[in-house]
Amino acid sequence: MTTALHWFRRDLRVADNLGLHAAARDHGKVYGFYLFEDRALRDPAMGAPRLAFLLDSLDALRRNLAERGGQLLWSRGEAVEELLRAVALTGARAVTCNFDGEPAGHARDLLVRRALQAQGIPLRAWKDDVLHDAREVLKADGTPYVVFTPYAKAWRALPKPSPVPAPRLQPVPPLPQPPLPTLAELGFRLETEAEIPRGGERTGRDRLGEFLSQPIHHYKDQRDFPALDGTSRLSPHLAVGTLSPRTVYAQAVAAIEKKPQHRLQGETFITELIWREFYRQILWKFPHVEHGAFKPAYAALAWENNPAHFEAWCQGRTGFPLVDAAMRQLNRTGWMHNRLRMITAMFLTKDLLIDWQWGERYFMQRLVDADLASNNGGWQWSASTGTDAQPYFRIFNPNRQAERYDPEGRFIEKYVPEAASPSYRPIVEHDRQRLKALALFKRL
DNA sequence: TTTTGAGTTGTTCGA
DNA sequence: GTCGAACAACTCAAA
Repeated sequence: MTTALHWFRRDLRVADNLGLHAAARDHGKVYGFYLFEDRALRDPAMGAPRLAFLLDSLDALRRNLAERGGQLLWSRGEAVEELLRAVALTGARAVTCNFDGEPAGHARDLLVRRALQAQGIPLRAWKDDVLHDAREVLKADGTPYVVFTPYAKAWRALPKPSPVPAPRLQPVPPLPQPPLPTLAELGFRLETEAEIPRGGERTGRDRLGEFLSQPIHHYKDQRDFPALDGTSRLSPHLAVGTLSPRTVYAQAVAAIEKKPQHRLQGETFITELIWREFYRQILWKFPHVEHGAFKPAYAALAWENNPAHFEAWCQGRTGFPLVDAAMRQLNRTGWMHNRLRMITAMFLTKDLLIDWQWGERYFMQRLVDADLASNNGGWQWSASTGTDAQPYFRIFNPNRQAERYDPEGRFIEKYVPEAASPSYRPIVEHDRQRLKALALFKRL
């Protein structure tokens, strides 16, 4: 029996964790390790809400590992240095992790792998955060899909990996370890009125059970109404890995099988899981999307970028009730309903004529479920800047969207009680802005 | 190589 | 009030 170090990144769970499972199987004794990377903490897109959710989830992981005889170690710094230190400290013979397909994460892993190898320590990575990665879902000519529907068809046709159980760990000698850092120690602070959801593997599993017990069977019909609890709300858990996509998929399929008369409702939820993997493979194969339009020609769009308008959008003071309600939901809870993400993104780009990347960064700073690939994909879709994007002339009318998806104004009332007062006025005129946006795109 | 069908989530206009 | 067409071509995927 030997000792391994499992490097947790965005897989903060014990159950159905392929890298951790393999570490326990091949080595027996496993220390967990989490690194607060200086690079990530300095990133202007980093935000307090997601860090708060992460810290809560890490603490749950720490307790979970301790109960099983393992231990979670942590440090802060730069990856190569800290991994070498952790390996020396624990006497680990191997480091395991789960594959990270974000450009910065991948570059970091290459450096760490090389440094560890020089010490004779292998870094082994598993495909864990998707059911199918970019190597598996390819067109007949071997190139990746850039259109969703055929991608989804190919994805569905593949045999699915099954969840693995939580591993049995051999006890490890405990090492001295300070308590996890607080948000303030990491240099972040939540707004006073913030209501951040609880993290942790258990919370994720409970929410999954709740969603699959009923809402999934009405998903297609109810998911577009922000006043209802019609969406899964699993995104924060999938983002930090307190839930595994294999587990979510397997249990969702089981729930659908139990009520075949509602199959279409549940399949619509599966489609959302496929979107998540679609955008991951887009980011992996086309990493330039992180810093600009999928199609380079769209970089030339002449956005107005009015800072006062951007500020009004951020604060939920545009005078468009559903847009403002949505932004206030984001600011207060760290989460925004899916349809509202489209509406607010479309409004920023097509009504305020502000660069989608401004909005993308704001969402990253504010969302508990902040995820580079999904957020970037969603924004490019709304801004019509890439393949498979929304056609540019298909512009949401925020008030028509409100009539349709918040017909009784219940959601608006919750966040924008002043919407009925005479002083509440739109900062722009939708019809006019719409024509300007059309002209902007037509000029390309 | 060529051809054909299709592409998450809408809105507006005019009959 | 309802309904179909226009919005604008373009590129992707697959046969």
